Amino acid sequence: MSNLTLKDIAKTLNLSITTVSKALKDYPDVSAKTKERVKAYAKEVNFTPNAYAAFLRTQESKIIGVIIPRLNHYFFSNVLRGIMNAAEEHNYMVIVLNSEESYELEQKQVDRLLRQNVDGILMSIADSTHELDHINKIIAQKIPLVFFDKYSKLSDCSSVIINDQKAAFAAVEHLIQQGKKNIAHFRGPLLPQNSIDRFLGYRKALEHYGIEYRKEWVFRCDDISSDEGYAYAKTVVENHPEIDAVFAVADMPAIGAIKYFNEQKIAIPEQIAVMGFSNWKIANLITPSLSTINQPGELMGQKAFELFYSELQQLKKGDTVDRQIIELDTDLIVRCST
Amino acid sequence: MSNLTLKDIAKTLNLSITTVSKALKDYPDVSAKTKERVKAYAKEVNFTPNAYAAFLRTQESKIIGVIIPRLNHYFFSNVLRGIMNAAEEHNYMVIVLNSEESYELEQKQVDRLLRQNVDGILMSIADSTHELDHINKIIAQKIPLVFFDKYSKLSDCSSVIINDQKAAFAAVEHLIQQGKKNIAHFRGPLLPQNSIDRFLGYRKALEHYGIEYRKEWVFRCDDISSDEGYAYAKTVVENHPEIDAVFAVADMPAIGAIKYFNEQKIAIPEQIAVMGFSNWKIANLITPSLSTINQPGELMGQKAFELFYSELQQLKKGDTVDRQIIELDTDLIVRCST
DNA sequence: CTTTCATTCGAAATCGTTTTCGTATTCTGC
DNA sequence: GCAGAATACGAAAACGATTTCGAATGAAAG
Repeated sequence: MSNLTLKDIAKTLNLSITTVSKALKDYPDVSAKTKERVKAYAKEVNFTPNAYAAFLRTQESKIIGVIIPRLNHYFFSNVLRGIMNAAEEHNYMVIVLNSEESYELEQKQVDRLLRQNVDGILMSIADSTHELDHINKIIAQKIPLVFFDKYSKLSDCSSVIINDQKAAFAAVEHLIQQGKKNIAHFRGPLLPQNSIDRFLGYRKALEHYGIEYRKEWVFRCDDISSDEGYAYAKTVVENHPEIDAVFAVADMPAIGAIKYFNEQKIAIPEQIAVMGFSNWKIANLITPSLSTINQPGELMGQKAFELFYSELQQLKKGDTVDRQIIELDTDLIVRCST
Repeated sequence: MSNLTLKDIAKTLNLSITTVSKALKDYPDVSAKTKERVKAYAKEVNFTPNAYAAFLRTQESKIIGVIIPRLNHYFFSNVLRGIMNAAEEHNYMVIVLNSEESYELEQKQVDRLLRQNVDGILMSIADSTHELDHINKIIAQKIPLVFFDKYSKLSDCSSVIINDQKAAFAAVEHLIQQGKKNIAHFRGPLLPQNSIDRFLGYRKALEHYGIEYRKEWVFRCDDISSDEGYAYAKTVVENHPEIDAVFAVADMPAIGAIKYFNEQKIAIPEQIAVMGFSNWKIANLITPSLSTINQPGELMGQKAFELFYSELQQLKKGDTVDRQIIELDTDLIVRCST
């Protein structure tokens, strides 16, 4: 019934283990007749080779590891979905690990994956990651590594990213074109490149349209949470009434802000416009619906897997791997909040 | 540097492979001095035993499989988080697979996990699953199986669930206590037990409070999506103006309904109250915030892992496994939509 | 009828760990 | 000084698949 081995098959068919193994893998030195017989029987008893025994010889685990900073974020769970579907097509399993945006945990998870002998690692760097020893360990072991969304400028790995600066520029440009001039920015934490780039895109857009940058209108959301957005919206209303638009680093803070403005019966977008980033499902469900930048999560996951897979093929052939950076397109989604 | 083996350590320390292995696992027949020496060196060179070779002997993969119907749903990603954190504490890895609510895919994923020799399987049954051959295959192989959230009444496995009927009763009761008498139900698909139980809870509450059940006020959301909620809200307004409350099978349809009511400037909860189920993050972010039933996702995941783990220990001891059903408490969360 | 070569198969080593069962050494008590 | 028991270590056989290399058979060629 379950878990039978090459030996069992060999015995019932009066063949050697070797021949059975070769027949199943279409080696040329097995007669067509024998192959037929073996394959038919293997199918009948539903034989599946033991993955662990196979690994010991081939050193291929057919497993990849994925490290995600926040599992219950819509965007990342979409990326994961893309990865998993692509992996399935190539008969790969996916071990998922959580870094919770913590550098220490991220290091630990990398170690666990290396110990598990995964064939590759796909990851999005935690916000708090400030050193790259663990990354270099992966590279040193010659294991394909692909970043998605949050990458590191300091190590040249394959990555699937968006152009955060350009997207942020488009978002702020849109606000300006709506006639807004006093635009605040709810920025993200200091470290991750995305957060920096979105901030830079904000500044560039202001500069490009000759609007003065005022650093007291930039508020930092370290957790990228709705609570922070809510709190800063209050600050904006109470201390900076001249502000007529908010560009948030992500949808969550934007939604928190909208919640506060709604409560205060402040008209969106007439009195104050709100712009998010990421296009979570929720963005289209709140009232008013949130204008935002669409970030293609599933596609990002799929591309990330494909980059891994191509690196692996190159490694197997002994070629030098060429690391690619894929930049996916984003879209400006205009809804009712702007 | 990387991937060194017991043999390597044995050689440099002038010991046998056996002794090194035993020293690392604290066997009693190794002297304290030798243990010290081996452990110190192993630590120095950062030795980690090869998981695959170990499996071949012990038949323990230290991996569990998790099958989730919808990965990018807030509730399930929370469960997954709970599972992963618990797994980590026991040094287990988690392979995650997606059934996309499809019976066929679910069967396939079970096969893949069995082939991978996982030590256990945690799953939430897909909405469309109508037969249990694949479930029985798992049981036949004596692999611990734990259901969470969506389980099957037909096979007696360990499960972590909530009392959907009771929770739904409480939700509808709350609506009635708010003075609502004409309560519609946006129910879920026909098959999964949750959907049935929530519907039954709705009926029981009506009955208990002497309110007539009207089957034309029950609308079926097969995808449990906001779009369905939006569409049915329209139907309610246009064809059943007497309805003064909606109890939805989940937060998403409820939120879709709220979106429509907001657009039509229908006062919530005065004209029509809306009640969700699950307490997604988003429930507290929309305006008006959604009253709902809190479903403890992370705790559910944690408990599910613990059930698996205790089953495994029983199996290893050769005991007969006693399958438990853990029923977690839910809370009625009253917000502004009721 | 021998030689050569292609075809088909199997024995055995290997991957790295675990664990059983010995063996060699030291230590105890008499 | 010696039987008997601890104590400390190793040889070797697993686990199940892969793969190298060699052997056997039969067919083609001379």
